[in-house]
Formats: sequence, structure tokens, C-alpha cells
Amino acid sequence: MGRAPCCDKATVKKGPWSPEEDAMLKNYIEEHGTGGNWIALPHKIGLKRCGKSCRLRWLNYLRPNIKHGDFTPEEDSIICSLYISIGSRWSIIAAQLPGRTDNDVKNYWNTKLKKRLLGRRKDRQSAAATAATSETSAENMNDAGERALSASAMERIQLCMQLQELQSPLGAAHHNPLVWPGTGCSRAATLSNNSFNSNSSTVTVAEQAGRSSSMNEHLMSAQQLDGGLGSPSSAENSNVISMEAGLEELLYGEGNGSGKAAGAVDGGVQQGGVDWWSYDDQGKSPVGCWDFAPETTNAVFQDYTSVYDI
DNA sequence: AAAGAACGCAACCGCGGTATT
DNA sequence: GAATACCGCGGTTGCGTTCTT
Repeated sequence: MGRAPCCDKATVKKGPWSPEEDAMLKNYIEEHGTGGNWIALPHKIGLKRCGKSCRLRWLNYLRPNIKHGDFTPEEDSIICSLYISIGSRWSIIAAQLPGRTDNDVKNYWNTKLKKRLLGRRKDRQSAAATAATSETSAENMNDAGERALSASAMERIQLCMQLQELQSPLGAAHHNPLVWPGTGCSRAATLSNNSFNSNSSTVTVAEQAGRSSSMNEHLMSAQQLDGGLGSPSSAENSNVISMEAGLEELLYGEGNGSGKAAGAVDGGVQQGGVDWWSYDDQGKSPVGCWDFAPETTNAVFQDYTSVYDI
């Protein structure tokens, strides 16, 4: 039959960890490792904690080389672009940020980045001369969307709409394969139309969202990661650069007026002196994406492609 | 200075997938 | 193959801290 019970929920301690508990867990793992069994770990150490709690504490706080607070502009950009493309897959996003945990990234997004980005949209709408129509659109989108779309999907649509506004008055991002890949046309527009005129839709927003989750949401990220494996065309490069510039503008101000080093430079996007999307001299081959081991990139990408059958 | 509101973060909860018996 | 436990993840909550009035 099955295994032994996980832990006695009546006797395990909950709540904040004490320095003594931290020290016990840290010392034990540094000396013996996790042993591949988190459930058994607290018993071995003598901690009155659930194994899941120990695992969480170790991964999010005690593990070496953990970074806390002070996300850099480069990290902001990575989080935003990946969130737009793959949604709230925090573990995958965090994997692109050395030293960051999924919990950290999730908290940072929920408490800061989301407000910063989506707040800007509110500002734009309220300032617009055609406030009535734009607010109606947004409200309809919210009302309809909340019924059928996840909050995550709604946020991503809003972010994409912001990018469209920034990048081209004609909505170039609609045709940006990095934003809405695979369809050759505007997914954002499709979703929006269904949100606005959903009465007679044969394909519901929910279905679209479901398809988005299963098929398309990941693709920009996959292509970004794939950039480390192949050679994007110059058109793709310019799409990437254009999108990054848009994100920079969303994050740090209109017209690139912020103090942050934003904007595209030849052959890459330079941010605070760090190219996180850099290409070689000819701008053909990507190099040094995100400053972590290529094998890690490939592993993440391969995991992802295998899961989503890219 | 005090009270309430807002914020930020650590930790918990529940679920789905995987491994084990 | 079925039953059960383990693992990892995303969503949510609780609480301490900071800000605003």
C-alpha cells in the first residue's frame, strides 16, 4: 500500500520560524543534505515542523545565495515580459532570475510591479479625452473578462494593450509574434472582441483563455529561451527590442525620461549596463542571455517544451 | 501623538502530477 | 492497476511595519 503518514498535523508547529529552528534546519541540511525526503527531515532534526514547511523555509529563505529585496530594472523587465508571455508560472520566471525564489517574484509582482504597470493604464485612461469610450471598453473588458478570464489573463491582456499603445498607433504588437505567437494575427484583438461582443461568440473567451493557457501563453518565453539555441531573424530581433523598449517605458516612464538606462541599442537592449537580451556584433546570434548557464536555460526550455508540446 | 489604512512579506493551504507500495 | 504518500507549484492569508490623516 501507500507510504507512512506525512506528519501529525495536531502536533506540528505553525507560524514564523525562530532563529533556533532556522539554525537547526540550516545546519542539518548543510551537513547532511535533504536526503531526498522532506517529510522525514523534521523528525531527523527534531523539529516540530511539517516537512513541507521545512522545504519552503529552506528554499525561500535559508538556501545559500538567496537574494531578497531590491529587484533590479533588468529583473523587472524579465518578470514583466515573461509574465505577459507565460502568465503566473512563477517557478519558471524565477528560474530566469538567479537567487530569486518563486515566492519572492510572486510577491514582488503582486505588491509592486502589477500596481506600477496596471496603474499606468488607469492613468492613461483617465487622462484621455475620449474617456467615455475608453473607460467603457475597459469596464466592459473587466466585467466580461472577470466572468470568463482569470485575473492573470486579464492583466496580461491589459499589459499587451499598453504595449500596443506604446509601440504603434496601428497596434503593431497585435502582429508581434513574440506577444501573440502562432496565430499570425491578433490574439489580443480576438480576445478583446470576444470580451466586448460576447453575446454570439461561438468561441468563448473562456475557451480562448483555455487555449491560450495550453498552447500559446508560453510561446514568447519559449522563443526567448529558444533564442539561446537558435538564431532569430533580424525582424524578430527588432520585435524583441521593440517590446523591451515598450516594457521599459511602461515600467519607468513615458518617453524614456527616467533615470534608468532604457532603450534599444544596436545589437541588444542595454539596461543599466547589462545586456540581458544581447546579440553579437551582427545582431544575429544571441549571446549571454540573463547571465546564467546555458545548460540551465536549455533545461528549463526543454522542460517547458516537453510539457507544452511546442 | 494616535488611529486607521495600506503595504510587504513570510508562511500556509489546496491542488495536480508523480512516485512508491 | 489501485491506493496512497510525496513533491512542487500557485493562490491566499495573517501579521508586522510603514504611511496617511
